[in-house]
Amino acid sequence: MATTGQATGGRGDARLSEKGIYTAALRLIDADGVGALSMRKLAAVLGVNPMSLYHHVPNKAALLRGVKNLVAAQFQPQVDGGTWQEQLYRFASDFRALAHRHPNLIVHSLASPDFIEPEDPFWTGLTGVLTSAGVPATEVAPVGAVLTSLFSGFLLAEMNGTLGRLAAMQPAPGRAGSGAASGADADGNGSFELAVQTLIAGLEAHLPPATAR
Amino acid sequence: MATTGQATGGRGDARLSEKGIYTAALRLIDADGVGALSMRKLAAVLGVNPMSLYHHVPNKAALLRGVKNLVAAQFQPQVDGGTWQEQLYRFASDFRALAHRHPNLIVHSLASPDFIEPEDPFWTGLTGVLTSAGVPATEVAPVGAVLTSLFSGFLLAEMNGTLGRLAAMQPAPGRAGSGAASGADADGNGSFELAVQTLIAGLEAHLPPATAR
DNA sequence: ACCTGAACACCGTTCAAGT
DNA sequence: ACCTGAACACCGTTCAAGT
Repeated sequence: MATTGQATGGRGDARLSEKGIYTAALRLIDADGVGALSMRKLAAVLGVNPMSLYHHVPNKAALLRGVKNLVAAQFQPQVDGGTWQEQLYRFASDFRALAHRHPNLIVHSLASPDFIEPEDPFWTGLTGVLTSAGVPATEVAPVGAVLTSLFSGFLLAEMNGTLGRLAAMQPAPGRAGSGAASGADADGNGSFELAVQTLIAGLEAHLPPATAR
Repeated sequence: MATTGQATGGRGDARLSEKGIYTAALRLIDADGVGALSMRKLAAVLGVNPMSLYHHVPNKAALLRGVKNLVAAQFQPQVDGGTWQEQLYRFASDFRALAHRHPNLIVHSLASPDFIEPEDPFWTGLTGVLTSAGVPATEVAPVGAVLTSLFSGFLLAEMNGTLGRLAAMQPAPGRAGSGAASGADADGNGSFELAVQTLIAGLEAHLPPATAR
């Protein structure tokens, strides 16, 4: 017991692999946030000299990108049956479930410029839904970009606590924040419903009138 | 010429004030981003020993909060005439204009948990618009929270370049990204319109049917 | 009261040396 | 090929000392 992190055997035998580094880093991020991840701490957890990491990962930015890709690969959205509205709802639900699994990583990734890449199942899935909704081919990317940015903001605010804090604010300066009064939206599910219904309503309004199907 | 930053006189005479520190920090952030701001660099720009800053600001987190409040105070939304839809549109436009003035700071602030505070003109302005739209008093805060999170995501993605990058993606893997093809939305104004219309449509759908006025 | 130098406990990363 | 120790150029922050 009290082993040096995930080291399979003793200490000093360094079995370093790119994927092993990423998963160890992800565990640190899940536990303490991206801010608490350092090359030196990661090396300590792996029972290895800090410099050894640089033989498998060029630098810290690449490390974070690798971790991000590790969890991005887990995202396999199920968008099949139903109307495009139902598909979009399921798509958003799946993404939100992934975010809840690794909130610290998601908070960091959503705020950084290169979170979504063209090959990500996220982007291919979303463009598929938009196409089936009747969005013209030339508009799929710009419309998808706007919907992505809006929904990312929702997830970011939910993960870092901003959403809950704002939702609990009292409009009048009368009695100061008494917390969750009227059986409010403690788990954020109501906020999620409203956010997704907003995106759907916006897309419906943007589509040519006859395409409701 | 070639003075030590903004030092009014020579060097060594340290005229430090809380506001002077914040404005100097804001200039550094505007120039190089929050990541490039350090207590030591800030002190160098002010022509002062790094430790002197700690007599006016408790730590770096408080420094960033002070800078944020400095620009948050600049936000004076003009929400008067017109329908609530027009008010919401103007409100979003004003906020976006502020974000364009200090993109580096906004990117950092939108991603951090304590950007918006109850007394901020941002929150009071938004809740005012929602009330005039007919949102019941108990729903103003939760609805405002969702709209804020969605719109923050749009601004964040616009500021850090994600929006433009996604919008330029080609849906089919045919010919790789040829850049702005069909006179696209280079300045993001079209994306902004779509984002705000989406928020308005979502709010309209959420309101009780007769409240369109 | 305010400023400062030295110091502590960290960072990411390079490089020459080991095996 | 992979690992390592020493070193460089940074951080934020504490503390005792100066004026």
